[in-house]
Amino acid sequence: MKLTAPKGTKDILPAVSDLWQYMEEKAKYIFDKSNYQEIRTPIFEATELFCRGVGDSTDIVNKEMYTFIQKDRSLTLRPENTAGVVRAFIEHNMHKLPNPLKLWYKGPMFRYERPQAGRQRQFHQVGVEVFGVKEASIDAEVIQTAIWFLKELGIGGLALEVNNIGCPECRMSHREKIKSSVKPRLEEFCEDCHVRYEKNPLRMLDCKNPKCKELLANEEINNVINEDYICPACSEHFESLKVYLKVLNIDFTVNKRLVRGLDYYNRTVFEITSNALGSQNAVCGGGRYDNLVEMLNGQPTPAVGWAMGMERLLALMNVQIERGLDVFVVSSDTKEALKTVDELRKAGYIADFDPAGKKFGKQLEKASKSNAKYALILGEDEIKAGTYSLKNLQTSEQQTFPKDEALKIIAK
RNA sequence: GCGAGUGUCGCCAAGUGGUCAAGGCAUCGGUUUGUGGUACCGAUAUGCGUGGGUUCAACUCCCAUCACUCGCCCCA
Repeated sequence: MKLTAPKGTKDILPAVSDLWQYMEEKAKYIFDKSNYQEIRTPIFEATELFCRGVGDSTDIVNKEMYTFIQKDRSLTLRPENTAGVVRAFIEHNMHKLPNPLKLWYKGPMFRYERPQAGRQRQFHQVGVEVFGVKEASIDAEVIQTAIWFLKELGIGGLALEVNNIGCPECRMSHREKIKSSVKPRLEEFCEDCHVRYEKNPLRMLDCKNPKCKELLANEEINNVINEDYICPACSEHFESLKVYLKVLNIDFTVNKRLVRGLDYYNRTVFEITSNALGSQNAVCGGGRYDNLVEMLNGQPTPAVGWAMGMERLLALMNVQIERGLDVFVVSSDTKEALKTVDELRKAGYIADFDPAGKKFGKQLEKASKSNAKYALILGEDEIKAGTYSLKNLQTSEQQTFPKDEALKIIAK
């Protein structure tokens, strides 16, 4: 039987690993400059964390988790990382650390779904979580960090949508209003919407079913949706976010139907989409989750964050990475070659040689194909004289130098 | 969970019932045993995802199965 990687997983092969590293280096650069610290949490957690953290009514918890029982404990491969970071925040009393606490992470996530373009069962996310600030200025900063990162990767054609879904209190009354406005024609909505009606009526607003869309376009229902239902405090928060975004010159549109599929969000939610991705067009999603820490039995702490799908970022990046050696050692004497390569590497050069000890011509061919700047020729003559001959593989010029002088030339 | 499409060498592929399964890239060897990248010559699929069936004959037709891809739902 042929062994293959499980459905929805992918090997990251050498052909793309340079790109991954490039992306990760950019992320680290930006997070360092923005005073974020990295956190690494386990790849699996107690199942209960996700049920309580992500939410019982979400698709993620209901049908997408990789859950297994080990010695009577139910464990789950993390489908997202906010719940895990919050768990660590609480467990390690991080509310006592200097405020605000700005964290970033990257790593694999797991969701049991049918794979398609821009969606895998094991995929990677990079994200941030900021704890301890309730002001909208941090929402804006967090969004700005996301946009900076995307720009730094050379990704264009993106659109930012923001919304404020209110706090638990004002959302409750909005829920009821939506339910009552939808109720007369509830029978006509799709099956999923019937479930949403009971569990999370806000989710009905972004149903993709054409019939449901049509029903929602109904004037009366539409009025309820567009009505400014959020309370004065939430409204003020939203207004100041908009001001901060304008100060930062960030373009955005307000989308009142943006609700997002994770239960923990409140107030600010946002999404960055690309028109170049196919149907899974979200590159970045995030928002505020002021109640999650408390819900998981921590000290009440406001928080905001986002996550990006790294595979999707990679699909949008248009970066060529040149890889080449500084020097390739060509020698008829494998012992000398081995020793010389070791010295060159420790002196800071990217160096290699032909371990198979092929014929001179073949070694030079290897040097050329390895995209090396120089071939360092170390034949009998050079060994005797204690010199290196350097051949510039672009210009074909070749000259013999004392060893230390040769090193200086390579460095140029 | 539902719907559609595709599976021929490491990669890209032609062949669509009848000699040896084109070609290109890559790889390896040689021309050239101390001078490469170009050029030329040569090598590389007892097999066309897998298992059945139809036929004198199957990569080509039929059935099943598996894998992958795309879409729905949902998300990053």
